[in-house]
Amino acid sequence: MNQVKQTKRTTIYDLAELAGTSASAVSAVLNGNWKKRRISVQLAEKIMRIADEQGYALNMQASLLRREKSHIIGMIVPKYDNRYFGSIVETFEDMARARGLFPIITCTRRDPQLEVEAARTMLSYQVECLIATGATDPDRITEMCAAAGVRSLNLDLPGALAPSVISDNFAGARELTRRILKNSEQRLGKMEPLLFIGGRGSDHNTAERIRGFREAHADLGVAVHEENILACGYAPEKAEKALDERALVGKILPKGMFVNSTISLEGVMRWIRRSGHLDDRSLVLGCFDWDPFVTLLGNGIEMVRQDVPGMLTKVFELIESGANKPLVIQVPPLIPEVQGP
Amino acid sequence: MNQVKQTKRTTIYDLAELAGTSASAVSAVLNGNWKKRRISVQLAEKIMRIADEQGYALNMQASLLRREKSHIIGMIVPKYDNRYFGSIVETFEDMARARGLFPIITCTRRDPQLEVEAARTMLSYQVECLIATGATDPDRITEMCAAAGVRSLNLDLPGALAPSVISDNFAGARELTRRILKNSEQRLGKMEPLLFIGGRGSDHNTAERIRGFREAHADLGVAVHEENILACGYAPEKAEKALDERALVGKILPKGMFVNSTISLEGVMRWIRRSGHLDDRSLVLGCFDWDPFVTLLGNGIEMVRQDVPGMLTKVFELIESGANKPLVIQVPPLIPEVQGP
DNA sequence: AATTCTTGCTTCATCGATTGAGCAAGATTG
DNA sequence: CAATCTTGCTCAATCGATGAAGCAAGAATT
Repeated sequence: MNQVKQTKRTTIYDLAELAGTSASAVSAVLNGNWKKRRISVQLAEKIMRIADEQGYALNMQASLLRREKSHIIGMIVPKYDNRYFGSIVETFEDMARARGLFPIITCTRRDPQLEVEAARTMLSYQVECLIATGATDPDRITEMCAAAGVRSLNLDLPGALAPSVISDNFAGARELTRRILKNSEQRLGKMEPLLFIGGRGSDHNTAERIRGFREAHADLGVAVHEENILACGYAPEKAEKALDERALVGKILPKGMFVNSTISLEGVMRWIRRSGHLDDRSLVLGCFDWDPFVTLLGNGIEMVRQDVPGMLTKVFELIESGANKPLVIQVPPLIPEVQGP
Repeated sequence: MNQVKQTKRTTIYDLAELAGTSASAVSAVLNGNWKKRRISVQLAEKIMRIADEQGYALNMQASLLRREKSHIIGMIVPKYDNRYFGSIVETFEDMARARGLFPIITCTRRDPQLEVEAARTMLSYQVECLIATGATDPDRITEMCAAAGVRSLNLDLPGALAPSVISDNFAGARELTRRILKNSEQRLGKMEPLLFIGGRGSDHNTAERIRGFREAHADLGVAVHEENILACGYAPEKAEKALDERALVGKILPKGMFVNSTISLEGVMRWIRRSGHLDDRSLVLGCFDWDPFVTLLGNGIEMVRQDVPGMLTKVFELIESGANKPLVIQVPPLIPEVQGP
C-alpha cells in the first residue's frame, strides 16, 4: 500500500480518473455488484488494485444517504460496570455483526434525559432498529422511534408499546428466595424471613422479583414483613446507606438477604465488612445476577445468572420476524449450582 | 407531538413547505446559525415549532456529507468483561460528549482481524480520531488511519507510530510486588519469590510489569527463577491450565502470586478453590487491576487500580493539542490501602 | 444486408443538509 | 430624489455514492 499522502480522502472520482473510467463503474466494482452491471473482469480487477493502492475507504455517509437501508442497529444501555450489561453489549455486537449489521451502543447512566438525547442521536444516524436496554422510560423511546418510522425493542425492562425481552424475574426470584431460605434453615437451624435489598420499587423487574420473593416465603410458610423490603435504588452507596439506616433505628437485621443486583451486592458487602460481619458464617446471601468473584466470596452466595445469549437470540428473532406489537417474552434465568459455603 | 404517520422521514424540504419558506432557512434555523444568516425571530420560532410538531430528526448522513468535520470519535476496546475496560468506555463516552463529540465504540475481542475490520468501518464512518485501546497491533491501525488522514491514539497498550497513554506499569508492578512480598513476609515469616501469572509475554504492559516484578525482588534481595514467570495469556482458563500444568510436573507452587489482571485472577481463584486452597490463609495474592469484589475475597489481596479518568484526561489533552508524534505518556496507577487479610 | 441481441461501459439525477452568492424591499444618508 | 445600506430571505451548487436509463460497438440471427 504505497498510497499518496493527502489531506482530502480518496473518493470514487479519484479512483475513476486514475483508472480511466467512470465513477459509477468504480462504485459498482467496489460495492460488489459489478457482475450484475456487466463490468468486465479486467476493469474490475484494475479498479480493485488501484483502490487498494490508494488505501480507499468508502464514505459511509454518502453511501447511506443514497441507500434505502442503513444496516445500523442501535442499543442504549444503562451502565458498563457489571457483568450482566457487559455481556449484553458484547453478545449484541457479535450477533449484530454476524447479521451484517453495524452496532452502535451508548451508555445512558440510567438518566432519562440522556436516554432521550441518545435515542434522538441514534435516529439521526438512521438506525434501522433501536434496542432500549434497562431504560427508565422505554415507552418514550418507542414513541420517538415510531414517529421516525423506526423499529424499537425493549430488553431487560419491558415497555407497554414495543416488544420486550426480559428475564423471568418472578420465577427466578422465587427459586432464588427458596434457595436462600433453605440455606438459611440448614445453616441457622431455622427459617427466618429474608431481607430484600436493592433496585427500584417502580421498575417492573424489581416488582416482579419482590413478588417471587413473597411467593417463595408464602410457599414455605414464612411471613415477611413490609419493612423487610428495601428497594433503595441500584448504586452501592444506596444499599449501604439503607442498611445503615435500618441498623440505626435499632432493628435487628435479618441474617438472610436477597440482593437485587451485583451492584447492590457491592454496597451490601461493604456494609457487612464495615460492620464486622465479614466472617459471620451465619449470613446467608443470594444475588439476582452473576459475577465470577462473588462465587468465590466464600459465603456460599446463591446467584441467578440471566441468560444473556438466550435473551439476545429472542431479540434478533423479533427483529427478523418484523414483530411490532407489544408483547413480553420472558427468558428463564440460569441458576447455577452453588459451591459449598 | 401530534406528528403525522409516514413511511418516509420528515426532511427540511417537508418542513419548508409546511412553513411556507425555503429549505435553506429551515436548515439555518435548525442548526443554530440563523442569527448569522439573518433569519427573523418570527420565522425561526415558526420553523422550530413545526419541526417539533413533526418530530423532525436531522439526517446525520446528509449533514455529515456536507460538513467538513464529522465530530465522531471512535474507540476500539478488547472486552467489556472487567471493570477496567468498562470504566474506560464509560468515561470515554462521557468526556467525548462533554466535548460535543459523538463516541462510537466497538469491541474487538483481542482479535487482530476484527481490529482491522473495525478500524476500517470506523474510517468509513468518517471518525475524526480513533483511539485504539489495548490493541494487539496498534501500529497497523495507526497506518490505516494515517492513510485516511485521520488522527489516532493508543490507550492502555503503546504503539510506535502514534501518541500513547498507558499506565506506569513498571512502577505499579514494582510497588505491587513489594507489597505482596511484605505481606508474604508478615504472614509466612519469610520472603519467598512470587509467581507471576497472566498476560502475554509479547505485550508491552506484561513485559514492563515483569520488569517491575523482577526489580522489586532484586531490591528486597529475593532471587526469582525464570520458571516463576507464567505469561500464559489473559483468559481465565489459561491461568487455570498454567497452574495445573505447574502442579502436574510436581513443582511446588509459590505461596505468593502476582496476578496480571482481574480476568486472570478469575482463573487463579478457580484453581485455588478446586485445589482446596480457598481457606489457605498462607496464600498471598496481588492483582494488577481492580475489582470491587476482589477487595472482599478476604485474603487481603493487594490491587493496583489504573487511573482511568487520569488516562482519558491525557487522551483528550493530546487530541486537543493536535499532537501526532509518537510519544508515550505514563499515568501512575493508584494503589489503594488494602483492608486487613 | 438488415435487424436484433449482447456486452461493457457512461451519463445524469438523486439522497438531505449546508452555505456562498444573490436579490428584492424597505430604511437611511447625502 | 438618487445612492447606499440593511434586513430577510431564496437559489443553486455541492458533498460522495448509487443505479436507472441510455448508448456505441461488436456478435448473432433472419
